[in-house]
Amino acid sequence: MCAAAVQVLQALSASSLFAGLDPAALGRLAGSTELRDFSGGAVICREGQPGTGLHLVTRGQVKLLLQAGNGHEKVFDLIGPGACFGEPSLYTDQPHQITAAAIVDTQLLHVPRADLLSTLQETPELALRVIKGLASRIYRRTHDLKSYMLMSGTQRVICYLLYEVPLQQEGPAEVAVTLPVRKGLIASRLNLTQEHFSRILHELAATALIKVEGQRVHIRDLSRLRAAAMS
Amino acid sequence: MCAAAVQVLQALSASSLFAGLDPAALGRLAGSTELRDFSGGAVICREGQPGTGLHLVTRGQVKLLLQAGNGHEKVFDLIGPGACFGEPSLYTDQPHQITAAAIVDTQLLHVPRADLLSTLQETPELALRVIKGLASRIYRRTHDLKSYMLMSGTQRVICYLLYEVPLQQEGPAEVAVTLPVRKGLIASRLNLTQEHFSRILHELAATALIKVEGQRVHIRDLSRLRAAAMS
DNA sequence: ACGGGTGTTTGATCTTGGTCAAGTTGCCGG
DNA sequence: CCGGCAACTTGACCAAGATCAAACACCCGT
Repeated sequence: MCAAAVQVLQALSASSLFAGLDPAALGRLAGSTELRDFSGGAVICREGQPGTGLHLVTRGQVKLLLQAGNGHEKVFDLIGPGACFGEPSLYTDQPHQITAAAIVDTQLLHVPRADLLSTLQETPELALRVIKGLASRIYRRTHDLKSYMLMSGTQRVICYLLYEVPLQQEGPAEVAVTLPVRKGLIASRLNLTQEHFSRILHELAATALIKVEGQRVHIRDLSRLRAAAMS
Repeated sequence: MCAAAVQVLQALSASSLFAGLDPAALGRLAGSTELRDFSGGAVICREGQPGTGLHLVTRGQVKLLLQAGNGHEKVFDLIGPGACFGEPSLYTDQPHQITAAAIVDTQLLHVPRADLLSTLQETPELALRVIKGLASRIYRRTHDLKSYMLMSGTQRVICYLLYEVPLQQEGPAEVAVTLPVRKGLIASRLNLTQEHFSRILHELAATALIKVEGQRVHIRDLSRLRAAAMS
């Protein structure tokens, strides 16, 4: 229990949501937080269920899925270490809108809803962070909405690649990006079929904007790729 | 000034965000809040600008627009009395992602950012409401994302109509819905062209699910329409 | 090295919804 | 009552992207 408690506290402190928070509040939260492990493919929570708490990814990769009446499903977001998901259902009384599943073996923290909400009321600093976190989430969703509403498939792929580029890179430098998950999932995340995504990648390679080597994508000319996103 | 102050206080108290809040906090907010009037077509705020404060619609209709590089633009949301917009830019340091414009003559309240943020820190109750409000916003955006990612145009139109139906209605009753704005705007909101929207409406009328009379849409059979959304 | 499963690519074809252009309708001001 | 303009409808055509099917590549365990 001691080792686990230390691990939980460390993991919480490492997250942007809880880092540097009042130690007393953090300790209280850590007391009820538990580490959970999921093997690749395991479902973490399902659309329609009530939200039991905050999920924070510490290791692995999680996909959030939207499901249609007919078996179709789409990857709605991909979540890596440091990010959390499933909050909206904590703060409203509505059930989860999404299904979450581990893509690879994944470890996450589960902060129970009741403890989080009570800490929230006693810790204005935490409330502000939650607000900020939710606002950034809306930014992200709005950006996705924008790309589906008025960008072409090619533009979405370019934006995705540019987003994955380490930020500091500037100018016409040659950069390499490693796709975090298999291509089919990224395609779905971009609201494309795997086939179409593949074709777009090749079309970009044909104009010498990128070079694809398995999971690695080499960007030949960053500024020219940025320009291509505007077409 | 006195009449205006009373009006502001009343309007704030009528909104779900501020209703029933600690009178002292409410009074302080009301002191810096101002009423703003826009005539139809006027731009309220523009993409890329920093957020100056919270906008709460008290009268009229507002459209939120997303704009692409090439002049194209889409209606991202339609806002009526009682709802607010532009919060995300208040709680992060990022500029507005959207452009807001009045559709008809519109009145709104503007709560300056600094006052809102300071009141937020002193009033946990308000912080909780803001969190809840942002979480519902994410629900709404996620729903939109879902409809663009895995529903057909026809399904989106049906969902929209069902959403506009007064909630209490059940069973195979015949209901009438009045479209809040002109059809072109609704089409854009549903990520359809005006032409396609028109065709879908006629196709639904052809199967006797609805009847269209200008701005009024009569739903012939609610449960059958619900079933059609699943197709 | 071999076999099999998963992931990716390629090609042919089809569907949805967009575009362009030409009517209609309907409303409002004179 | 009559323009005139804006919203809406209708039709013919087009294009982006989906679907289906088949090959191909790459691991990984034996």
